[in-house]
Amino acid sequence: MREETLRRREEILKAAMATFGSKGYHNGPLAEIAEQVDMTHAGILHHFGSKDHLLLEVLRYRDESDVAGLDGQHIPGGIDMFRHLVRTAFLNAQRAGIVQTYAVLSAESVTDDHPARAFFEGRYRTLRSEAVEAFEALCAERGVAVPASVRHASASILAVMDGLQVQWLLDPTQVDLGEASQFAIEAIVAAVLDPRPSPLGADGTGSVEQQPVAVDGVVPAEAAGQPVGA
Amino acid sequence: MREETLRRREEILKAAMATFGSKGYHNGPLAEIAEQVDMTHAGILHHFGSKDHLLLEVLRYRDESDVAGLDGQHIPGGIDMFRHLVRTAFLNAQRAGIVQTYAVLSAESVTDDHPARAFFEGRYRTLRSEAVEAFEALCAERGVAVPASVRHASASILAVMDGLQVQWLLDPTQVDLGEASQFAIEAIVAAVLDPRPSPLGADGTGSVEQQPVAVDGVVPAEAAGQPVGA
DNA sequence: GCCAACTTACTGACTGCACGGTAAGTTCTC
DNA sequence: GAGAACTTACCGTGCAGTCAGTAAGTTGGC
Repeated sequence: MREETLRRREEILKAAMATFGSKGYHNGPLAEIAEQVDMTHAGILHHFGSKDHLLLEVLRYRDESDVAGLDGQHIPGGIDMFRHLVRTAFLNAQRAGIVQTYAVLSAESVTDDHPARAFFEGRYRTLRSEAVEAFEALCAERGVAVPASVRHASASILAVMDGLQVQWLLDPTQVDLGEASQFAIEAIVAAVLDPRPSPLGADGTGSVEQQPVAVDGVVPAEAAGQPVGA
Repeated sequence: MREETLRRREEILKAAMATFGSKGYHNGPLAEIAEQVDMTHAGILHHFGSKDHLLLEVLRYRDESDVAGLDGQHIPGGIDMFRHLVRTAFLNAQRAGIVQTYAVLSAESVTDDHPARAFFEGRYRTLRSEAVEAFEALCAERGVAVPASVRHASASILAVMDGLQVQWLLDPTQVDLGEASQFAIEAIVAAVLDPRPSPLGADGTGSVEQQPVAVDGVVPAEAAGQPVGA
């Protein structure tokens, strides 16, 4: 019955994804996961030992099936990586469940002692460095020097994809996940390959601006707030 | 004692921000908030009625103090809005607590029946339309037609700020919140004001590409996974 | 200026429930 | 018959919300 067991665990992992996605990890009870696979919550603990461990297996499972989905076993490099990301964004627009799971868990993971924290830390680190490599390959191919901006660009591309997902999940009628992701990724890639002067003028830090608009005028440190976009 | 009461409630709101930020809403107990202001959790319920209500007051409070921090009472328009956003990003790099509160709560809010869902939905809607207006003003000023991309660009700018915050919270040594935000915002604004051909070639949707790299080859619908960046 | 009537700001004790984990027993499979 | 795959029953805890009581104001009448 080993084959059957594996299948059963996979069912549990999928059910867990659904529950963690719709309720978050801390607020997603084992009993709800169990119910989906016609089991008691004790049955799930029999398979996975603890809820924390189940979460980690869920994340590992996702990564595994992602890799299995790739022709080879790795994300394409160079310009194809960015094409791949755009394609993924369009694909994600039809998989709200999975997108929500990742969006919820990745943000939840920044809280104190979250069991998935190390996972997401590592995940972003890996993805960023893969993006950096893709940029480097791309620059080499075009015979241009690798600009310092590639690190910012790499983080930004992942960031914009994640951020758009949150807005899209909140209100799919107002955000086109695929198109917006494509636009932003193209804008960022273009800015790396062929930099132009800043459209904002100066350096934008405001350190020498004469008329600070907000924030700078706020005195009580903690009362400042984050005016926008945070 | 009315004055004193107001002060007390403000203390509670700040304590709640700290707790919700470090533990999330569902996982952040009233007792911990109460402790910070030397009170029992029942005392907090006396002031705010319920935990849900406290959360909404926290969010309202933040927005209020943000507006109070602005010289006038509104976010600047036109190009100044984008300068303002960049400045905010640099400022946020020194306010991890507040950043975390918003990052955690905004993502948590996409879960089922979350009490802050309507708040964030409205918040993003407002911010996006302010960004759209800023772009329109900017285009008018420069005498160029308003491109269709402004909606995508507006969502993307907010998205990249939020997404970078998550990565930065997970590992501040690897991401420079201010610089990366500035780079991405400039790239996106530039792409709106002065569009260039896509560096990715074609339309990027992959619909006509002959060699799909990943995803497309995955058969079991739910097993597909989100290859990257989700 | 004082006292009674009332309100506000709590505390402490309790209720009830949700939930993760454990232990012991049962059934099914190899 | 051994072990895997469970179930049932139970424990302990964490936590939001209720409620009665108390102490410190606040207000109004005289």
